[in-house]
Amino acid sequence: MNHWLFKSEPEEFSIDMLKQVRREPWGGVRNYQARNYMRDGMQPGDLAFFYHSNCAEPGIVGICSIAGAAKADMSQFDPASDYFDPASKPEAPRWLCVDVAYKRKLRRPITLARLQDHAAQLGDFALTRRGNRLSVLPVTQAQWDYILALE
DNA sequence: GCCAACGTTGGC
DNA sequence: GCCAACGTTGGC
Repeated sequence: MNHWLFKSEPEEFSIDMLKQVRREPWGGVRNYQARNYMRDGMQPGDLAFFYHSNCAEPGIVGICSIAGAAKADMSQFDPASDYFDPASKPEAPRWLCVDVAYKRKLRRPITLARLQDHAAQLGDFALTRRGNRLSVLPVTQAQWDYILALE
């Protein structure tokens, strides 16, 4: 089983919204590396941190699971969507997404500042790499265990 | 294939 | 709002 981290701006889609709908296709990813993690790396049952970005206190706020194999992200075919991609054809979708399912909220968020305080113990962590902008990224088993122990 | 220009991300 | 860092685009 692999571990992941999904970033989301809470004003767009928060952990509370996922809690309400229980399950949601993780659409709108328009970065090839992030897409490849979803397409090639994820398996149903994998666990992922839910991270709030671009907000007053960025950090990990909950846990979700991968609920299905990657499939076409339908927003790429919708001209009215912000994520519309006119170059992508239904017979060869360029963008994929997995379904994520709500597991739980953390008792309290693990802030980015706190994660940075533990940079030495976390080692090479995709989230805190300089200049990182990936919205879907891998977490090692060791990082996962260490971070959860910070809760 | 190079690389400048541009748009986006996301912390601060 | 600022701006560093990055990915993508497109001219050449």
